[in-house]
Amino acid sequence: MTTNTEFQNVAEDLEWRGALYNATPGATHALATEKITCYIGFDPTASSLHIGNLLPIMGLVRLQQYGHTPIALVGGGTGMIGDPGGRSEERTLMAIDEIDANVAAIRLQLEPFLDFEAVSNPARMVNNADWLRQTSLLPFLRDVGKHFTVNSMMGRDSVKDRFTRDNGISFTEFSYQLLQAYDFMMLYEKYGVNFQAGGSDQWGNILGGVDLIRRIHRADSEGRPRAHGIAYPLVVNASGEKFGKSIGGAPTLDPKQTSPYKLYQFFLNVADADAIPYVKLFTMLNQVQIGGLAEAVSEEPQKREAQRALAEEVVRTIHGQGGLDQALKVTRAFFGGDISGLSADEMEDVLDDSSVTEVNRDQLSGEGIRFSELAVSAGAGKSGGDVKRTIQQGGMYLNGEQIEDAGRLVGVEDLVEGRLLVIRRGRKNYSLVKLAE
RNA sequence: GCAGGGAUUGGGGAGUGGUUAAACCCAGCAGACUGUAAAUCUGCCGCUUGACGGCUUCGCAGGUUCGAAUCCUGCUCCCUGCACCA
Repeated sequence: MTTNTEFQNVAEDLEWRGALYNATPGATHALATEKITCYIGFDPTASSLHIGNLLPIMGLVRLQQYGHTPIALVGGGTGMIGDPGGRSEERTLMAIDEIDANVAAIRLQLEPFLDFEAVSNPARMVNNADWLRQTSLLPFLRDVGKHFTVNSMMGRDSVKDRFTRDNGISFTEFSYQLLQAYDFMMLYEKYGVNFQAGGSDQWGNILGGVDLIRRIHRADSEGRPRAHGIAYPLVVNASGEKFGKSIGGAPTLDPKQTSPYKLYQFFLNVADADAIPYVKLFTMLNQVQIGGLAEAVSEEPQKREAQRALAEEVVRTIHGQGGLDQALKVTRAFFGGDISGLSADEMEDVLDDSSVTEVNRDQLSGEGIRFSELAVSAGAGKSGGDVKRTIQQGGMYLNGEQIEDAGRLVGVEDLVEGRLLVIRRGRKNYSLVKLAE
């Protein structure tokens, strides 16, 4: 991690990186002149964070880097309701067990980013289930609900288009904005949290909290607001698509779901036009280093130095040096054209669970199994026909060798080190078949 | 509740009795070209077959017909008016 000494304060830094989309009046001044405590919420809607969460996470990291105190809030309480933002349909409620499991998984993923031992500004992790699950309805309506008009709540972009839809929006989801505002106030009261950050889609919710704190706690003695909010931009690529869009959903931070290798590849394949903006947003590299990369991109784009730096930094941050080494090793093997450089163990380690399947020994013994059948069960194709077509087009490989006949029989003698089969579809899609023990 | 409109292959959207596994666009997949890029080009894109072909599809269930995504009946869901309720 590079120490950044180029900026006077985090606001300037964020601004330079294009990471500041919106801020309440006085927010940047406060960031520059005070030590603040800022929180960001993470929804436990899935068992892993994904790269769409990277920008908010890096936001906390940068705040801490400049001496502010970061708080990561996991939404064990709000997750029981669900944020209606950006959805066209009512959510299905999640089981509490599932929410709690997700909360636990997400906490673990957040930990490596933040310093919980810092002397003056240690990070902290909180779960809004701690207060929301024991909040009583009547006091909540009297104390919190009274400060919101339905009129303004209905004006929120996050719910507006739901009014015109048939399925409408339930009262439950509609109340979400109150809960998030209440969270901010609770954090303000319990931990002195006076900042909330979030994606631009959270801006309305952030302002809701700022307003609630102002209504209940008034301005400070000098007439300045007690609470502020800042928003990060929605990250889109040069083609205007939302960042992270890829087949099978956004890459996750969980190595079981998205191997370090896949994550590395995702960032390595970023378009030239996106590389520098992403480096600014997602890495701790400083102005000078990024300037150098920008130059490299314009002069020798084919070297993809910026993409390389981006992929390396991100993978190292998320999966550590070990994860990065592994990703690099596999990348060299797979794209160096020779997978024989990898041991069976390494191949197994490197691919995420979704691309590993098992076969029984008796399926391979005797005549063996038809390649097309094997490929389908390994997830390398949708159907036998799909596999055959791909073979006709020259896009299927077994252990690095191009397959020409869908009916080619695969037997025990094809196993690498007696226990693995490597199927490749196209240039970069690998599936692994293990022999079940 | 009444009247009108609609439900087609991942999405959009043609198709109103046979030549339709179903135009076209997008997405997706493979190949060529490249920088593991973009753009472009080629092929594919229901299941199956080496191929001819076979099979299953057009909200659901029946029916008419030699033959239906296309016609009829019932059902389900959605949209739009009106009414009812306020």
